[in-house]
Amino acid sequence: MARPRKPLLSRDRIVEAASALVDAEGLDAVSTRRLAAVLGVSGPSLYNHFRNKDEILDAVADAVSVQVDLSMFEASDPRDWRAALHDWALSYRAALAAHPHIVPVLARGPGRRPAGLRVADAVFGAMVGAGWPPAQATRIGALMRYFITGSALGSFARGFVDDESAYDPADYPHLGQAHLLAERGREVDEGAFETGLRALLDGLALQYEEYARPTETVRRAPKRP
Amino acid sequence: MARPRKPLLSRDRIVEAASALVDAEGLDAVSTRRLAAVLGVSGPSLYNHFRNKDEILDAVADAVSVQVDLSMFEASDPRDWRAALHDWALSYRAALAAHPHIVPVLARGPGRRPAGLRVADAVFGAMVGAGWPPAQATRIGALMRYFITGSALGSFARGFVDDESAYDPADYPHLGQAHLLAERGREVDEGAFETGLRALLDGLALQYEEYARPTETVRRAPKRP
DNA sequence: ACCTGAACACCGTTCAAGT
DNA sequence: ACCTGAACACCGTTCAAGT
Repeated sequence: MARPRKPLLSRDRIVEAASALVDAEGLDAVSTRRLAAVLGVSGPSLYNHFRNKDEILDAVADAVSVQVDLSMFEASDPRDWRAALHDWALSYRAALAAHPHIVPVLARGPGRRPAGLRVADAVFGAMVGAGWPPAQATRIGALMRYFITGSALGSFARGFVDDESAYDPADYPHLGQAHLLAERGREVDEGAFETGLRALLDGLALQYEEYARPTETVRRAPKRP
Repeated sequence: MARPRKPLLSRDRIVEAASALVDAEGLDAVSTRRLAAVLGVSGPSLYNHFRNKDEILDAVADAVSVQVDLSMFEASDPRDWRAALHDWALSYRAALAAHPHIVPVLARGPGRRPAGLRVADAVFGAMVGAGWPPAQATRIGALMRYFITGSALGSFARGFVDDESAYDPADYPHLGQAHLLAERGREVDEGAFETGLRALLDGLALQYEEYARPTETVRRAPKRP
């Protein structure tokens, strides 16, 4: 065939097909040859549009970051950083849950992925706008990402196996029902995420008061709304 | 050569060599052929000791979990769950930091890895012993792992690139100094981890009080977003 | 039981050749 | 510019054959 008058491929078409393949069969199922076959071309054709396979997977990951809602950070009241962080965390988690197989790529950090950077930028900007010192704002963006991607990657339940024989009670006296965890999978995951997110936000709120009232001698109890 | 009178290989020797290879050159550097070459045997020999490559990497990951200190959970005072959790988190992080390339395997959860399960068991048992309801103890084990492995995997700083051109200020108004982050890598990582760990423990302490005083009149802690 | 070489069905990537 | 087939240097894993 050689060169067609209208390109058969585009970055978008490649990313779309790769995303579908990742979602359907996982990261390992994506080889340049298989991906090319799905697109009706030969393997090397992909290299006209991406430098290598990693760049394709980065683009797939970034397409997920695009789905993360950031509108809460443009809220009128910058004081409401807690609510914004909370809503953003849920949106982030939902985006990852919809494409669990690409999470390992996302969990490594934004790298040069534009949408990933946009997310980091929005969080940092909103926290600074809310009165957090820049150094703390950086940390908050990082630690929230740690928690959210960590939870998406290694959900506690999927981490156990649905097979009682794997857990000899003599070895693990407290894990008697561990094999049941696989069953209660989603339940445990969501519970752990909720509990962790609340703890994180509660804890940050305590720290915020230290920064918001740095001159005060004695720390007051938080005021009740 | 065929079968030697004394085995050339053992699971331990294989794991040791694989660990060294992972540490020195990363996960991708480990192929069955290369690993076998390091050990002075041919590739297929490994299959006499492990069912497949994944099992080898699981064993490498488990060797890291063995390094995690759990002695703090045997402390005399079970009330001191907070201090124990804190010290354990530091020990866990240190173990991961010493072998960063294997973290992606560890972050997926304990699976059937004995040492990984021992860790989960110790945390769960200690939290129940400290008075947490079992359901909450499960969640705490999970969420702590989310945070710790998430932080080890996707350290904020390594996630950025040391190249100013990657961050056009028009696109990311708040990330003007993002390229400096790579430089300040360890600093940011450790700060984010510290801040996050403190927030997590502070937040859990608040929740603990809810459970420790369950008979208190109907007034529950205000549910926040 | 434990190692070997040969073999199978794959990989990611490069490159000259075609239009 | 964009696709092709051929080629290179690899993979993980199976298996019959050797001792």
